[in-house]
Amino acid sequence: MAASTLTEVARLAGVSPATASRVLNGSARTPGKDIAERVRQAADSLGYIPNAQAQGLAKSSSGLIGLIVHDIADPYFAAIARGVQDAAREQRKMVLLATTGGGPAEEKEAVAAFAARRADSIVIAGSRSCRAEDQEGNAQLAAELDRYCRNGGRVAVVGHPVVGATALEGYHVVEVPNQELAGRLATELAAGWDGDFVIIGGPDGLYTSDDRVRGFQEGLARAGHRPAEVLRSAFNRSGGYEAGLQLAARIKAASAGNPAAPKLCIFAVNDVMAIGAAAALRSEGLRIPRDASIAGFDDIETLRDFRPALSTVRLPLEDIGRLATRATRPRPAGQDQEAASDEAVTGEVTLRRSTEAAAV
Amino acid sequence: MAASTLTEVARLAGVSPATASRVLNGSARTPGKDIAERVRQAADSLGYIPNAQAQGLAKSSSGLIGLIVHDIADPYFAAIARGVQDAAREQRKMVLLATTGGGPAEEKEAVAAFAARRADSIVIAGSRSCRAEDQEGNAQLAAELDRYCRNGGRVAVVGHPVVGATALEGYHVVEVPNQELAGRLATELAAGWDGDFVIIGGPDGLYTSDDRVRGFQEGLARAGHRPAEVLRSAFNRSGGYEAGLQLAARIKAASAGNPAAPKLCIFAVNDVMAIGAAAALRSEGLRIPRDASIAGFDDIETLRDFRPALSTVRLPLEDIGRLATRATRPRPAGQDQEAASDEAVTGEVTLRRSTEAAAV
DNA sequence: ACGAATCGGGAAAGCGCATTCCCTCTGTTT
DNA sequence: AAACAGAGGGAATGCGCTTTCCCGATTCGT
Repeated sequence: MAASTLTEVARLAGVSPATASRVLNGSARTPGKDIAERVRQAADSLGYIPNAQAQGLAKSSSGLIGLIVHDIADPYFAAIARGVQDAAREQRKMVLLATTGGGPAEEKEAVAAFAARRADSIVIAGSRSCRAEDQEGNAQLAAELDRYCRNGGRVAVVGHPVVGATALEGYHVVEVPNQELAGRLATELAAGWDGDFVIIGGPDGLYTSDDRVRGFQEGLARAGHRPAEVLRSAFNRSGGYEAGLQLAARIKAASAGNPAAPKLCIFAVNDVMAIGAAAALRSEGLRIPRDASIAGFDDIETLRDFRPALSTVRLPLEDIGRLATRATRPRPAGQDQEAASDEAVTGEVTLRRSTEAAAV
Repeated sequence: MAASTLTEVARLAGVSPATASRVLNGSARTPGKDIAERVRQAADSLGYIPNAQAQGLAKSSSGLIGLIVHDIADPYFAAIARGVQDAAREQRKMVLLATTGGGPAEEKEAVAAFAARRADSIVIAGSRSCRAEDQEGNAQLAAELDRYCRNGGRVAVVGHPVVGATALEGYHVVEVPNQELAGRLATELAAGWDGDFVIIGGPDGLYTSDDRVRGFQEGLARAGHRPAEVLRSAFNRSGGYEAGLQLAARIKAASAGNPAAPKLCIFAVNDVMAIGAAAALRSEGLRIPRDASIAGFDDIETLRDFRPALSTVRLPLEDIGRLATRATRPRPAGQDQEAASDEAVTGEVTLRRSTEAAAV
């Protein structure tokens, strides 16, 4: 990658590199009209493009925002990514993408890579875990983030704080009220439901999943309902599918013994899992909501045309990405550090046909 | 973003920066064991992270791959992005993301930004257009790409070449056989179908859409079928929805006049549009495939659980992203330039329930 | 055993740009 | 009219790293 340099432009325009630099990037000092014009023309005719690496080196700031997701093809992350991208454009920055598959070790790698590139800020969208096997990885990730922040980097994490990260200057968390919303969902569902609830959760220790499970149970309790059984599975479509197969067998067994057996209401901790579970039930000849109700979480856009329409909790994913990105932007001096960073994320319980009790 | 520098590491280890550089990055010259160890320890204790910007400046190569998409939240692009990301990891590079909304002007901006960052290569996933209004933008984009390539950059574009781009060193196109596959789809659909076909296409001038429309018509012709009417609409879900509303009205009118009117088979040029159209039909009380057949294109993963299962053409999107990214990798010397770059992309017609003629 | 080839290390010159400092030239003040 | 600010331009330095180039110390060949 060679290209024409500022020096060449300056030479062509017959001025010093310093002057050329001043006219081509809004410096505090503004050269004279005629000279500016000459430089601009020279730059144009040479097709000059400033070398951002060199600029970054000189100014020690890269104009880069690092985004860490599990999997960019997952619509949940894709939606957040869109928000991040959008906010990045506002800040006239570019986004560097890292997909990690979910392990804290890879996330640590990604943070290090971003730090190496001197990214101005980092947004971590992947959900945190506190499984024993991730403990060491989490510690390393926390250490890496610590270092990054100490060096002036800013980071925002979506959902839960990174385990073990000490509250640092420049470390923000965009809280997502998973627990509360799951509780509300449970309450609303329990209102018109007598049968049992079953929760299809992600692996134990995944905060996002655990919060939603806990919240849902609390909601049930508030509604005077007995707690739901919890099935653990992978946090993706096939996890939902497998759990769905189990439940299908159970449902069929129950209705075989007693045709009037009370229906089951399934809560999958995210939409993608819910869809997987629904597919499993269907493949076993069961119908929703006739034979079982099902609800998800996230309200993934691509899934809204799914039938029966999925009851879920709408999360403003794009906004979440935007918020996280904005939180990393250095506050205008007078502003309180905390003030703007806590624009709360709110969700909305959205009941649709997949849990219509009327179909009982 | 300050951090410890190579010089500091060198000083701590009591060696010259040159030596430190040599041990910390695999150089051709390998310093002695003991010294290497000392340097490594020093680096470790200082938490040294090399400054990629400076490295890039010195080596004039950034380890960056630029990816241009219309919208990262669109599952089509998200799938390609996953492939790109994957291939980038293979090459130990990071991906810079730019979303443009589809206009060539913004794409040009993105290319310039990537060039400024000295990205080693650029993958353009957005589909090309030859609408009159885009003409100037296309020319500018082509010029920008030209310049980028002349400066040693490598670019791969998915689908169609950029209009007006002269075949340059380092310019690759990953051909997607849209036309042929659409033709095959048409042929297979026409085999069991007597009624009319209608195509829901994207805006006129969008190559991806036009190719699929043209191919489909050719396929119909080959099957001895009369050509399909073409409805133009936006290249997204709501475009499909709107066209779907029109068609719903038409279908209802036809069956009102003649209850035994032959069914319509709708081909939407991509899955997302097809889903939109299906939603529109459903909202008008029509059922698929009872009242109309519908087929899409792409076989978006997230949409596979949609019911009725959508007939479509499976495209290996992730592979396409991977292929495009690999195509930009400089060939090992002995290799023919063309040899590997033409690993053909193939798709597969996938008939599912949404076009089941048996339901007639 | 002596010059030649090599090995391991350091000094220094950039890579392309921003920026500080200095200088000259103008326009202004008393 | 002398002194002085200030504007506009250039020389030079440094950002952090890679990479020649150079040099003393080994090892090798015959």
